[in-house]
Amino acid sequence: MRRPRHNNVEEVIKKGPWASEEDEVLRNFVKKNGPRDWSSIRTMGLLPRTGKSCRLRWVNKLRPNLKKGCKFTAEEEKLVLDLQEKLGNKWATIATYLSGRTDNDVKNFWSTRQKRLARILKSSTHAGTKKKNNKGKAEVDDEKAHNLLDVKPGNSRQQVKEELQHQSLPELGNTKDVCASTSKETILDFCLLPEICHGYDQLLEFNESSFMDDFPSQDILEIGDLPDLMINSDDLPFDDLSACNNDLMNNDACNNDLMNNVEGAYGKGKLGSPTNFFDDFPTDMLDYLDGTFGKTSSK
DNA sequence: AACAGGCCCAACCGCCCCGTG
DNA sequence: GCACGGGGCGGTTGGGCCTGT
Repeated sequence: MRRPRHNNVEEVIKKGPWASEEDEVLRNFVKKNGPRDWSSIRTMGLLPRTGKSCRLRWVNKLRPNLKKGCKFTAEEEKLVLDLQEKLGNKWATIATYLSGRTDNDVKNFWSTRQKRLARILKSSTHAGTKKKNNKGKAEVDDEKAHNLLDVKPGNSRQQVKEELQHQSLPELGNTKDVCASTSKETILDFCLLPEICHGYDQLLEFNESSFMDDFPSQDILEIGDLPDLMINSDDLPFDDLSACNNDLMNNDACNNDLMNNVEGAYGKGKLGSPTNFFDDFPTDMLDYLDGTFGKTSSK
């Protein structure tokens, strides 16, 4: 707080929140001198603030044409994600592409998002375990559905497909909402992979507020989403992700559509990367995931 | 109503670069 | 060439607010 001046007279350097009077002084200084020579604000005795502090205040709060108090739009979010991928954490550079946003804004947006992603991934990892340890009535009632779809990795794809084709999906008790939120064709394709079959079996255990329940409509629940999520979920018993992914890659006869969707959504060769899966998620999608997995996490 | 946890954001810190004497 | 100070930038922190339990 205190720092000796050259003439041995101690000068108090103020820190912390800025008062409106200080803002006014800073505005007047910039009006007169331009946004430069920040340290002279202190040496001239105008404000007991460091040049750095003055500059930061001007750049982040007082500069004209700043967007204040409004969240990032979807377009801005996408731009930040794209630019971050290309440029890395060059927040100042990224901010130049967003009018009215500062590097601090971009940085805060990004770090909040990263924290949120980390929390969602952590929650989703433990969601299944917590559910299992906490079986409620609805889950017990869903026993029939479990039996019907108790497809284990050992089952052949054809067996699975035939089994499912003979089932009336709306009969699946509490899971009918889950099934209704996507098409039967999607589920059939989705179940072509034994690993995913097992994943779906586990997915059904989220029968109250499952991942799938909270998707608002089928058009959001693209076929590519589920396999990718399943394959990448630590919650699921996949011993060998690469084998699983190779399996997906090689099953061209059955999975052309699936692959097209997956690659269309996430790019070729991006399977098996949990971060890739979430990288392009807009905030509203994170809200859905957060609302779903977040519910299962302890608070 | 009280509390806990998360979000948002302003501000500081530390490092680096660059200009200047 | 070197030291020093200012400015720029990314990382981090802390506090207020909001929301869910």
